[in-house]
Amino acid sequence: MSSYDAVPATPDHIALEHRVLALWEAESTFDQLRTQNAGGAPYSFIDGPITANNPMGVHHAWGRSLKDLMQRHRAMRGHELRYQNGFDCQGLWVEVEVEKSLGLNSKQEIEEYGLDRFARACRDRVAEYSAIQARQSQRLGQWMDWDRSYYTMTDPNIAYIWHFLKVCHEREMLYRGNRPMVWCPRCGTSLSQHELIDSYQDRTHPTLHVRFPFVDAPEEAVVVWTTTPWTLPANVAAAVDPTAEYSGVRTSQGIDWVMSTRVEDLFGEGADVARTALGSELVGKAYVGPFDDLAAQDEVAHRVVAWDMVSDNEGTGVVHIAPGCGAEDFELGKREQIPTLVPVDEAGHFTEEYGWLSGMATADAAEPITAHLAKTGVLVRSGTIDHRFPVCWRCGTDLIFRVVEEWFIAADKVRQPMIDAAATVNWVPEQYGKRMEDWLRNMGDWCISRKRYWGLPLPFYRAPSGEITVIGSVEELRERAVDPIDDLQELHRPWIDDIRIRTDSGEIAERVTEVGDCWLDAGIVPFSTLGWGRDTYTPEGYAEGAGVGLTRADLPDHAYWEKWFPADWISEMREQIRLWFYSQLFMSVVLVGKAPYKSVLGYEKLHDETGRAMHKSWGNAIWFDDAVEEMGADVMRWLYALQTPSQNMNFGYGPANEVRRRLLTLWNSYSFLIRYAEIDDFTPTWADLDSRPPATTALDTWIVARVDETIIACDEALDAYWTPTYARAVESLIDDLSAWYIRGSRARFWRSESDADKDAAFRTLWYCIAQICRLIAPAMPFMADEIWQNLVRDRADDAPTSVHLSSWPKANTPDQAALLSMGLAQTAISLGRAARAQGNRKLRQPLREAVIATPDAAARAAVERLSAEIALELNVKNVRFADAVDELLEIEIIPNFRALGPKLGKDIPRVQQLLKDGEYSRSEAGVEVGGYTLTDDEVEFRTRPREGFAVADEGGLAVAVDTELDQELEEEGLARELIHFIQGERKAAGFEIADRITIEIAPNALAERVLARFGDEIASETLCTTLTSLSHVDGNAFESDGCSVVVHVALAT
RNA sequence: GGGCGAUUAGCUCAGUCGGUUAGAGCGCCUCUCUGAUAAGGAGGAGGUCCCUGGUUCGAAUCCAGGAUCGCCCA
Repeated sequence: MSSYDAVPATPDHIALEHRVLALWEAESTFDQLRTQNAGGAPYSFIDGPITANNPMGVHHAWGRSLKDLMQRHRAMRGHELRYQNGFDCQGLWVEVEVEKSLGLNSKQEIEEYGLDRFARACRDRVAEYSAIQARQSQRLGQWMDWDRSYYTMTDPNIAYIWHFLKVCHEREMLYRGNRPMVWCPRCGTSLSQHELIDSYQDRTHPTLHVRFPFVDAPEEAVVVWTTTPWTLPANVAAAVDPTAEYSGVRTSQGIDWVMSTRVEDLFGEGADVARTALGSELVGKAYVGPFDDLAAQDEVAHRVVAWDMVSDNEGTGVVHIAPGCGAEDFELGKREQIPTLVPVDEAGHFTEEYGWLSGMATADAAEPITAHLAKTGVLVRSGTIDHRFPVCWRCGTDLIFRVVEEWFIAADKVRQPMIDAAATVNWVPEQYGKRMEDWLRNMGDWCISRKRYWGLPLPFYRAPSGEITVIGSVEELRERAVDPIDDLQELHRPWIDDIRIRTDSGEIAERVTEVGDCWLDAGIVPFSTLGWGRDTYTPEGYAEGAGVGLTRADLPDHAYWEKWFPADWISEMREQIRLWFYSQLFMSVVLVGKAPYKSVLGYEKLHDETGRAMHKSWGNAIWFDDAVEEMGADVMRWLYALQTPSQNMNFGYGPANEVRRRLLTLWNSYSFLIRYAEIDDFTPTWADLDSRPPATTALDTWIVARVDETIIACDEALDAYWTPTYARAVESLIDDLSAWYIRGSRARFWRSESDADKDAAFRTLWYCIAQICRLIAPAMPFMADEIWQNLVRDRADDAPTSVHLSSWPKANTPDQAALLSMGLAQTAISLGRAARAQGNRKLRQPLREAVIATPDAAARAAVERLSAEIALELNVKNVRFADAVDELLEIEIIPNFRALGPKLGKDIPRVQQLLKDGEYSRSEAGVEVGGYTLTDDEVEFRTRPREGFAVADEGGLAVAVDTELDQELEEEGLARELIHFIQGERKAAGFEIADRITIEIAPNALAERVLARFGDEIASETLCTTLTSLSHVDGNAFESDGCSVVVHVALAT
C-alpha cells in the first residue's frame, strides 16, 4: 500500500482547487458521474439564463453555488440530471454594452452604423462573455454540460416564442395599444415594469407653481404645481377633488384658487381668502392654457375636471393634467375624452408643433419654459425639489412618460389560472409564494414590444389594410414569404425585415419593426430546450441561427419534454419573481395550463461585509476572479451555503476568513489522521462506510451515531432546499469530531502496540472523515475530493476514485442511547472543569476523584457508562457517583411543562409552587403532590450545590472534585509538569514527533523523588530511550513548586 | 394606500411544534493546553428577544395594534 501524502498545516485552497480541477479534467470525473447515473430517476433542474454580457459577479456565484450544491447532492443520490446551463443573449442589456464599446450614443447612430454590423457585434459580445462566464463557473467548481448550453438568441428559441405568440393571438390575448410608457429618451425605448427594478434615485428637479386663468374671469385662476415643466406645453386639463373645499386667495395677480387645506402652506398664515367653493363648483370651468400659442394646442379647450385622486398633502390641490405624459393623466384623459398630446419624439425632443420648443430635450426645457411663463405672467413661483425619481437602469437618464403604441398580451384571462398554478409550487422561502400571488393579482397586461434592434423579432405582419398576421413558425414564414428566404441567415433584424409575407386575404404584409421583451426569451426555455411538441429528436439541433458554433445543444422531442417537464427545482434571486419566475409561469400556463416548476428557491441580495450594496463606483465591489483566487471557491461556496436565503448576504474577505478558520478544524482532524495513519501504515476498509467501523469505546459508538444523525439532518435540509441547516449540521459534526472524539482518543493513536482498540480508533476516525468528505462534497467539492484522494482512493479496496463518484453516505439509525449518554457526559465534564477552576486546580494536576450526583436514575446510568472518559478528561483517578444526592446538593423538582401542561392545565402554577416549597412526597409511583401522582417523565430534577463544596451544577447534574492533594498526587503533578517541559524542549530542538531522544537531567532532591517514581513514565511519554541523571548538565532549567531540574535533550542514535 | 419581510448580546446572525436557565461565530476579559500549535480548550462579562395589548397553565415564538428599517406594487 502506498504511503499517504504529507498534509500541510493549513490548506492552500487556491493551489488545491487548481490541482483538483486538473484531476477532474484528466480523469473526466464529471463524465464518469453522468455515465454512472444514466438511467437513474430524473431530477430536473432548469437553469435560469445568465445574461452573457459581462464577467460574472460574486452575486452570480452565490446562485451558481446553490445550483451546483443541489445538483451534486441529487447526483450523489443517484439521480440522472441534465446539467444544461443557459445564456441570455438578447435585449437592451447587450445592446447598451455594445453601443458603449462601439462608441455609439443614440438609435440614430446605431442605424447609421448599420443594423447588420450591430447585430453581429451583439452576437459576438454574447459569444465572448458566455465563454468567459463558463470559464469562471468552472473555476467555481460548477459542473454543467458547458458544450451544450442553451442560448436564447438561437432560431429554435425564437421560433418557440413565435408559436407562443401565435397561441396568444388565437386566444385574442394579443393586442396593440396606446399606452403611457416609462420611456428612456436616450435609449429611445420604453421600459417594462420589470426594468424599473432599483431604478429610483435621489434627484433634484425644478418645481413650478403656475396660474391657469379662467376664460370668463381672467383675474381668477386655478394654481397648479408641477415637477416636470416639460409637460406643461402638453397640458389639456386641471383636476380638482370635487368633494374638497377650495379657497380663492386674493393676491397681487388676482384671485388664486387652491385647495383650502393648502392655503397656509402656499400663502402663509395671513392669506386673504376672498371666498371658498367646493371643488365640484370649479369643475367645467374653461381656462387659458400656459402654451396656447403653440400649434399643438390649437384644438384644445382647457377645462377643470373632477378627479378623486387629487392629493391634499402636496402641491396645490389642483393637478396639471397632460395625458400624453403620465399614466394617471392618460387614464383620466380617456375618461374625460380630452385630447392626448405627445410633445416629444423617441429621443425626448419636442416635435414641430411645439414651435420655439421643437428640437429641445425635455431635460433642457425647464429653464426656457420657466422664463416663458414668467414673461407671460402666469408663473407664481419656481423652486426645486429633492425626491426619488426613476432613471434608466442602464444609462442613468431620467425617465419620462410618453404615450406610445406598443404590443401587449392581455393578462386577465390567465390571471386566475396562473394564481392557481403558482399555488401548486413549493416556494422557498415560503413568503415568496405570497409575493408571487400578490404580483399576479396586480399584474397589468404584459408589454412585449421594444423599439430596438437586437432581440426577438416579433412575428407580427401588418398589411396595408391594417390586418395583422402572426407567424407561428419558421415553416409558416417560409410558406407565406414573398421575398427570397433561402438566404435568411438567422431570425434577427435587419435580415428578417427583408422578408414580406402574403396574408390570408392576399395582401403583402411587412413585419412590424419592434423586437420582443427579453423575458419572452427566458420564459420559453422550459419548452424550447426540452423539445416540447417536436416529432423528432435532433442531435445538436438547437444551435441554428445566431447560435451556430457556440453550442452543441440538442433539440429534443416531445417524449424528452415529458420526461423533464416540469422542473423539479429552479433557483434565482428574489427579483426573478416578477421576471423569470413570472414569464415562465405565464408562458407555461398559456401553453400547457400548469406551472413549469415544482420547487423554487429564491434568495436575497448580496451586499458587502458591512451590509452596503456593492457598487463599482463606491469601490466596494468584489470581482469574482479576485475572490475565487484569494478566498478559494470552497470557502466562497461554504459561505453561500451557510447564508440564510431570505436574508441579505454580507459578503467579503472578513467573513471568508472566519469561515476559512473554521474549516481548519476539519483540515486539522484530517492531518491528524494522516500523520498517524502514515506512522502505523493504516489500511482502511471500504465496507466500513456502509456497515460502520468496529467500536471498542463509548466514544466510538457515540461519534458514529453523530455521523448517522448528521447524514439524516443533511438530507432533510437539502430536501427542503435549505442549505444553512445543512451547513451548520456539518460544522457541528466537525466540531464534535475534533473537540471530543479526537481529543478524547488521542492516546489510542500514540500507542506503539497494535490491538483491536487502536484498529477501532483508526477505522472510526477514518470513517468519520470519509463520511464528512461525502457530506461536504456538494458544497466544497474541491477540499472534499482533495482529502478523498489521499485518505480513501487507493487506500481501501473498492474505493471510488473521486468522492463525487462515491454516492451519498448511507444513514443507519442513530444510536440514541449513545447520543444521550455522551450529551450528559459532556455536561459532566464541563461541570468538572468548572469545579476544578473553582478549586484552583490546573487540569495537569491529577486529582483523587470527581463525584457526580444526579437524582435521575436513568441519567445516572447513562453517565456511568462513560465514567472512564470522564475520568480521563477531568484528570482524576476515580469517578464516583454520590449515593445520597443531598451529600452535594439540594434538589428541586420542576414540573415537565410539556408533559404536564395538557394534564394539569390551570393547576400548573399551584403544583409548581408546592414542589418548590417541598410540599411533596416521593413514592414508588413517583412524586405525590397536591393530589396528583407525577411520574418520573413528568418531572425534572434540578440541583443546587450545597455550600462548601467545589461543585458545579446544571439541570439535574452536579459534579464535585476532591481538591485535596497528598504527596503522591503532588509528585505525579510534578511529573506531568516535567513531561510538559521536556515536550517543549523536544519541540524547541526541532525534533519530529516520532523521533526517539535521550535525556540528560540534573535534578534537585524533590525532582529526584519524582524521577524515581515516574522516570519510566516520563521516558515513555517523551519517547526517550535513555534517561540519564547527572549532577551537572548543560541545558535548560525548569522549576515548579520546589522541584527543579536542568535538562538536555538529544536525538537518540 | 395595498402587499411581503425584518427588528434577538458590542458586531454579524441562528432559534424547529409555544415548554419556564434564549444560543453560535467574531470581538472583549480571565485562565488553560502545548504530541492538531499562525491552532485548540475552559470560564466570564454582555439580553427590556422593538413597543403595547391579547390568547394560554406557559409567548422570542401565536393574534391584534403601533414604531422603525428593507423590499414589491399602486
